[in-house]
Amino acid sequence: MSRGDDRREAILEAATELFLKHGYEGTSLDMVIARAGGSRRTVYERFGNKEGLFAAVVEDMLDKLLAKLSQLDWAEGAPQEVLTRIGTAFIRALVAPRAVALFRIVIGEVSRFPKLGTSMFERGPERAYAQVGKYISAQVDGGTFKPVDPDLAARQLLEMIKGDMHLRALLGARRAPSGKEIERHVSSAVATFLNGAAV
Amino acid sequence: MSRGDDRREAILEAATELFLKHGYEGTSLDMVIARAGGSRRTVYERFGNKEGLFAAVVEDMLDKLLAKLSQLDWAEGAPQEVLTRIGTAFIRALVAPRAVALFRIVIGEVSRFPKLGTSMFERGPERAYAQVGKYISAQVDGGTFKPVDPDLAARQLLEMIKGDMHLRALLGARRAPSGKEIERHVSSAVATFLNGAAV
DNA sequence: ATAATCTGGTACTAACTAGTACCAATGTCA
DNA sequence: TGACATTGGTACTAGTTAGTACCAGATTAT
Repeated sequence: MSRGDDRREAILEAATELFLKHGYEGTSLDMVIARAGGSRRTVYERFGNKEGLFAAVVEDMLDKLLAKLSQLDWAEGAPQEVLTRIGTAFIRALVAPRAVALFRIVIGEVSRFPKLGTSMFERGPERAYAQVGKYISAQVDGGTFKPVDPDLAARQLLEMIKGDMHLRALLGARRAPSGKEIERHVSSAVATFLNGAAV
Repeated sequence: MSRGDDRREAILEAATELFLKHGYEGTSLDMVIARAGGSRRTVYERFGNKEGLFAAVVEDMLDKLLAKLSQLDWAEGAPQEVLTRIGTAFIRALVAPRAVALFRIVIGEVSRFPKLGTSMFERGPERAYAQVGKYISAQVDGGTFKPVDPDLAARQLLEMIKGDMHLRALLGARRAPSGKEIERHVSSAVATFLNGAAV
């Protein structure tokens, strides 16, 4: 039970780094094997073929990237604080170098792997929308916010927070933003939002 | 002067369709030649090599996509009307199938062609931000808007308008939105924005 | 220790690729 | 019409790729 899992893990890790760096077509199984050690046979036994290996890599990375987002504190502080905290984590997760690299590859390979694209959206941004929507809904019920459409409001807020940072990062049109830049940016978006939504 | 240009045009058109459909690596010069007619020699004489052909295709598509955006009416109507009109054109241009396909390829090939990514951002979204910023700045000067930071406000507005539609489209996580959906979406974003920015 | 299973390494197949070379045919221009 | 440049088609080179086959050696369990 240990030998196989070790090999699987090593292959997955090597493939992850290589796919992130060179893309799907740019990564050959020879490269994966050279990095992970082992032989072609093991790869094909564990993952079926190259597509299977790629799908496994994406799934694995998604899990790891999203793990951080699921343990956020939604209770502590006023809405302004909570939304800033959540928003900061959201944008940080989106522009993290590994996340950007993953987005690039998945977007570039959407026509070959349509499911990976929808899966990525639903497990990432879509979930964030839903959670923020729930929070806003509670604020509306509690009378802290005007009676806005929670889902729409959540999307508008998060998109303002995301700003052009994500697209910029995807297109490589900028160096990674600093922590302070992110903070200022998020605060400003939350302020604009609360200006319209808070009672 | 005519024979050569004809061949160039035919090759460019064939290459455009094929790159959009199969991506950079997925398109071979044999496919381009089979579609355009002619011979390898002509391709190499006109475009140097495969990279040159790809760069030419992207430049050409960018020009054509952006041509529509540059002829908008910024004078007619109240801010609410103007911003809705501009915003609608903006989002329509972003989610148009050919634009989405182009974004996908460029994003997927950013590491191979870094310049194409930045060029795409600067000639597309960045220009829209600047133009809307100028408009907002004029409104601030005229007293129609509160004294907001025009550039920041423009970005927030356009990002709200863009919403999740672009990322969704890039990830193939949705069918193309209908005209009415877009209209409703843009109006709502403009309303939220004016709620915070208008005097 | 011995039998059964799994793995590493390598060799191989069949197919595809970008780019070069070359000649006959076609079109252009004087 | 005749000189000249351009183009089509094809063949070729050198390299790469995913996937298969196979055997000796390592690992595990009995």
